[in-house]
Amino acid sequence: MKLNRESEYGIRALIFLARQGRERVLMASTVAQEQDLPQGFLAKIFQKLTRHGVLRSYRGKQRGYALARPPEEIALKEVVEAIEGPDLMDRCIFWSNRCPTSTPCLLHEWYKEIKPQFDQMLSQTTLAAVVQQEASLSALRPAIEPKQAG
Amino acid sequence: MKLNRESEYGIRALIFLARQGRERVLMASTVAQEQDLPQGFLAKIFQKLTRHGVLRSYRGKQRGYALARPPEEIALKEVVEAIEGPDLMDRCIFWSNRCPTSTPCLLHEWYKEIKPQFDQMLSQTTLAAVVQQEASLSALRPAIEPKQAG
DNA sequence: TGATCAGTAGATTAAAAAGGTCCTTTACAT
DNA sequence: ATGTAAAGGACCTTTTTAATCTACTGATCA
Repeated sequence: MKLNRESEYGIRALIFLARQGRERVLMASTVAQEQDLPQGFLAKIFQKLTRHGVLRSYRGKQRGYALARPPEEIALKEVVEAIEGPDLMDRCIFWSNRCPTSTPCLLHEWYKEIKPQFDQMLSQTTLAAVVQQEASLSALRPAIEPKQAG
Repeated sequence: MKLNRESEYGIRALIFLARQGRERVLMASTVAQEQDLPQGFLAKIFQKLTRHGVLRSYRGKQRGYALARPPEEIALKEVVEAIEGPDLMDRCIFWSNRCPTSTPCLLHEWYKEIKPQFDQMLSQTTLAAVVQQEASLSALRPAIEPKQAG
């Protein structure tokens, strides 16, 4: 279940986009600059998100990306599955990708009990909720520390 | 929360030792051979487990390792914390080791809700339970496939 | 119509963890 | 004392993850 940095960057970028208002179209390079993310890398992430219908891309004059739907309708699960791959939930929490159902890992039986909790959390939490949570958090945090990694 | 291969090997080896009966003293190299694990690497793991009181080491003629206590009294949590470090439970499930409480990750708030489930599972599951589970599993599995990784 | 600029996509490289070995020292029963 | 494996640290190798590069596509506008 462990997520990689792409998911972190992706969520950060989506939060940023959500804050701009749903309609606002921004170039990947702009978001990268504002959020201090590697721009080529972010471009890749945006491509995945676009392919999976989380973002919408635009070409031509008013080019860039915008949220495909309002953040209240985008579940976190969608986002992370778009980035990490559709088999994310099949990965065991204990030994990420070495746990096929045919030859399950030693703790698979116990993972099965916890898994639904995860699924539910990721399905029910929307991007809007993360935005809100993030806002209340940065309100408390001292202003000295600049942009912070997860 | 993701565990590394040391934990896998460690648990496999402990299962093996538990099956031999609690008192039986076996050398690391023997266990490595029997369970098809890299022996130098396993030696390292055994050292950690010994330091944390899961195994007991013996020197002299009857040398090697044995379980320090009966498997019914060894919680999985003890084992994995011995191997992965005492901060295991502090690691976020989402972004393993980059989530200090001072600057929590974007999903930390949601992890906090799930965390107790984990703790409970690892605390309550004993080595004996894993042995039993593993036994019932291998009884079902076709005999063709030999020693299987997690 | 062709110059431009960012999105699309895959290949490639670089950096960082993880996995595993080796070698030297220590402890202990004989 | 001696021999043996445990103990522990330094080191090397492999794998995974992160990030860059290069070439291509499509929409605008001079």
